[in-house]
Amino acid sequence: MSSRSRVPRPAARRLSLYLRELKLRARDGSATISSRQLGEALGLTDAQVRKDLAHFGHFGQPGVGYRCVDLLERLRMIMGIDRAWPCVLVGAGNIGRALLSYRRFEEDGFEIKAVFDRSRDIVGTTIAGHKVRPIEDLARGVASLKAEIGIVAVPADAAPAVAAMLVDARIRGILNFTPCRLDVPAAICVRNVDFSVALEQLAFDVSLAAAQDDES
Amino acid sequence: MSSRSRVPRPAARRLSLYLRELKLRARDGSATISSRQLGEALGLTDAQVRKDLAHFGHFGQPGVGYRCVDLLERLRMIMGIDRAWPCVLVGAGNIGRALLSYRRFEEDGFEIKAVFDRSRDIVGTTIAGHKVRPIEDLARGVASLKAEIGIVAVPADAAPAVAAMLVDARIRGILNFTPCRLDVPAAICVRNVDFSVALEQLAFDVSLAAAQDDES
DNA sequence: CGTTGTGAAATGATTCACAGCT
DNA sequence: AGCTGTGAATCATTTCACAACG
Repeated sequence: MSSRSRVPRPAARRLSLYLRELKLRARDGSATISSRQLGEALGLTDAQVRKDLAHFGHFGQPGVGYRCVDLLERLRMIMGIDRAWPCVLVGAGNIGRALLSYRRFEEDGFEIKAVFDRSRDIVGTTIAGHKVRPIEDLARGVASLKAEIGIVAVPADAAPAVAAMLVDARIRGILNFTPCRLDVPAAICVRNVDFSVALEQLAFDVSLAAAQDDES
Repeated sequence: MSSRSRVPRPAARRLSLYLRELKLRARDGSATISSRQLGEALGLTDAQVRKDLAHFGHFGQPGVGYRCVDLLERLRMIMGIDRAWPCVLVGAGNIGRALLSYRRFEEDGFEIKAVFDRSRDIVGTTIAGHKVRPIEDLARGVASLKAEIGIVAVPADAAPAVAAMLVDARIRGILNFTPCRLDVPAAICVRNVDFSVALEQLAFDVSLAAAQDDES
C-alpha cells in the first residue's frame, strides 16, 4: 500500500491503542464508534483520532462514525498483525516464565514457538507447556521455525551476546526486556521494555505533580 | 526549583536514558562525558543532549563536558529519585513474581514494601522474601507504609477495582501492567507497561521495514 | 442533524550554527 | 584545540475550523 513515509511516528504508535479499544467495543457489541468516543476512551481529541486514521485510508462514514469490526480488521492489516508472527524467547528466568504464561499474546497471532536458555539446570525442563532448549540451538531453531521476532529476557550481562546471536540467525525484530541498549544493524527493529525506566518516569511524574500542588 | 512547565515532555522522558548511561560510565570510572559521547550511546545528536540538559540547569563545563558523578546526582534530584520510593505490589501472579525477583528496582530506591493478592491460595505464602497479604489489607498497608507508588500486576478483569482501591488509599502513582486504561483522577499519575502493545508496535516496525526493503 | 476528512494555523520539538568559555 | 549553552531556523505534530457527506 501507499507510501507510509509521511505517516507521523506518534500516529503510527497510537494504532495499537485504537486497536485495543476497538477490540473492547467490538466485544461489547458496538456496531460503530465515533472519533470523539474513541478519543475520549484514550485521552485524545477527536481531531487527532480522525487525522491519525486518515493517514492510512478513508475508513469512516460521515454522520455515522467508524464501523468497529471493519476498522479493527483494517488496522490489523495495516499493522501487519493480520497473520501469525512466530517468536522465540531467550531466557527462561522470571520474566521469561511470566511471558510464557501470558496468554494474551496468542490472541494477537504472536506465538512463542521455542524457548532457549543457557542454564543447564533449566534446559530440558518444561514451562507452561514449552520445553526449554539449549541456547546453542538458537540459530537452528530460528531458521527451522521461521521465527521473525526474538524476545530477550536474559540477565543484562548476557544481552549483547544474545542479540548478536539473534542477528546472526536472521531475526527481523527484537523485543528487549533487558536494560541494555542493543547494538544491532539498522535493518533490525528493536523495542525496549525497561521496568526501571518506567518506574523512574513514573516517579518523575509524581514529583512534578507534587511540585505543582505546592505552587497552588 | 524553576518552572518546569516549559520542559518538553520528550526531553523529560529521555532523562531516564541519560541516567542509565551515566551509571554505566560512572561505574566504568569515566570522570567526564561529552554531549556527543552521551548522544552516540543513546542514538541522539549532541545538540539534543545539550538542549535537554540545559532545560534543567547548567551542568556542563565548556571544553570538558559533564562530570559523570555530578550529573548523575543532579539528574537523580531532578527526577525525584534521590530518595526512597516505597511501593506496593498488587497481584502475585507470574508478572508480580518476576517483579519481586527483579533486584534492579532496589538500586534506584524503589522498594516493594508489601504484596497483596486476592487468591486465598497465594495469600500467606512467601515469594522472594515477601509475605503475600490479602487484598483487603491494601488500604491499611498503603497508609502504614506510606507507599506512594502502586504496581498493578493483576488479571485485566480485576484492574479497575484495584485501581479504585489504590486511589482510595491515597496512592500518588500507578505502574500498570494490565492492558486496561485505568480511569483515575488527574492528580494521580499512571504509566502503562503493555507487553502486547510493545509486540504489536514491533511487528508494525518490522512490517514497515520489510515494505521498504521491497521498494528498493 | 452529527460526523468525517482536510487544508490552514498554531503549537511543539529538533537541528543548526556559533558566541563564549576552559 | 574542544566543548557547552542558546537563539534562530527548520522540521514535525497537533489543533482548529469548516466544507462535504450520509
